[in-house]
Amino acid sequence: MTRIALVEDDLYMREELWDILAKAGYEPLAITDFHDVAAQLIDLAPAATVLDINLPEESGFEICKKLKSKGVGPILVLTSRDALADELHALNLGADDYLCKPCHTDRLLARLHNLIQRFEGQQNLLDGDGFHLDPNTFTLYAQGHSLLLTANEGRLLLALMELSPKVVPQSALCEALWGTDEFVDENALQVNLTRLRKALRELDLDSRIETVRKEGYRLKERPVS
Amino acid sequence: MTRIALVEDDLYMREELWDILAKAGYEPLAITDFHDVAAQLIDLAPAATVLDINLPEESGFEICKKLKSKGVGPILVLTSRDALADELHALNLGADDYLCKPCHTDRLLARLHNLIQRFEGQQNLLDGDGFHLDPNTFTLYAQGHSLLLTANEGRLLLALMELSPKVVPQSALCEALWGTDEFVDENALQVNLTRLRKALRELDLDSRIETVRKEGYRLKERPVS
DNA sequence: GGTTTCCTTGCACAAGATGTAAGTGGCAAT
DNA sequence: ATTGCCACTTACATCTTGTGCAAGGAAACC
Repeated sequence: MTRIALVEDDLYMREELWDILAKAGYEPLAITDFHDVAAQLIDLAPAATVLDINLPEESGFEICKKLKSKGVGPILVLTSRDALADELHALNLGADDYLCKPCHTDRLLARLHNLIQRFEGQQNLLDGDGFHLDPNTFTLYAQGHSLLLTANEGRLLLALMELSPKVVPQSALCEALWGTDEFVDENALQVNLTRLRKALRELDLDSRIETVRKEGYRLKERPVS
Repeated sequence: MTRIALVEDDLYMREELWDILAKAGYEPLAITDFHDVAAQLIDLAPAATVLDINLPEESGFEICKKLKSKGVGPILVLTSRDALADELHALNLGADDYLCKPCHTDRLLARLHNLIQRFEGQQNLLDGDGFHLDPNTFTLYAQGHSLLLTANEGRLLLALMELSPKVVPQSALCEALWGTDEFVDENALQVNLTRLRKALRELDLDSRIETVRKEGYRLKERPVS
């Protein structure tokens, strides 16, 4: 059965949504603890998530952004405010669709169904803000092209993406490559970084990796261009 | 420059949209001949299509459906009627998003941008009825998993997909593998087929390849389950 | 059962990925 | 400017993986 995660703090609204989804043949999974929602959703791995913006602990925007870099399924953002600004903000953060509540049941279901359909086949791609990476095969997608990374290149990029846009220390990268930060060969890491950069250059993405002297490397956010 | 196709018969509206897109840095491509719009769009291969529903020759719904079976990029449906029925209909036909005009410029642009973003990672995936194949890197997606095929495995599967569900003769497969059907080594082909089947088995897809004795091989359609 | 056609397995060779080592370039503090 | 440190690049040896070949086994058709 297709599982849909429900992130909504208002009890009444949540139960109504739950009913709607259940009647439509889905398996609704309601979040009730609004601490670290992102981690819970990653665990649940739902086919789609219905996400409210007004939440007690953390803004839905924050959650949305976190999820998108973790490769958790499509997100439908729900809000009571009919504000264009909210909609734009949500879409910019990678939300896949946006609806204002109260909304028509059929519309919600149609949008959800559509989202899930579209997401099949792209299921495990991580969003890297301007490119996508399959964390399993290390296939890289950008600008309509695709390209295979080697295992080392992929592991490096993955480690950078996980903390992006923060600086990732060499030790963490070594761990990503060889599973340990002991006996690290500084040079071997640099060689692998050079190779990753060369690969990224083919898709004009190499400028996204920045060296922070004495500290590590970081994957910058996409320039606003 | 990112090209956006524009399918809108009202001259005034069309020019306004054209301006909006151009100012936003896109390259708008306006359709002016509403005969066989689908074929024109396939030729243009835009990054996205803005499609009006009310068209002189053919309903936008029809066009939408045609396009979706050809794998042409994301479609944003535009209509002047604020009818829920239209929206549901469009989404069911595979439209990727829906807006009512007149709509706010920023909203249109945000939705478009979002669509294109999302489609980037999925752009060159071929639909194999139950799985997806990246014809460039030979990454195979099915059931939420992904898997790398080797060059030979990929070329074979691609050749099978192109003619599916018809039988593909050995000579055609040899050509796909080695660029010529002369000097074919029957056995080498069989070895490669064995290897492809073994790879497909990991995703429960191996039963889709059928041997047709004395004729060739064929990729069957997905069983109705 | 015999024959044909297709499938599988092991092996050798070639191509690609990875670590090592040596040499180059650039930044910063004095 | 000079010096020293840190980061980058390149070439090469080693190892892993993909590929074709050959031989033997299994299945279909008569």
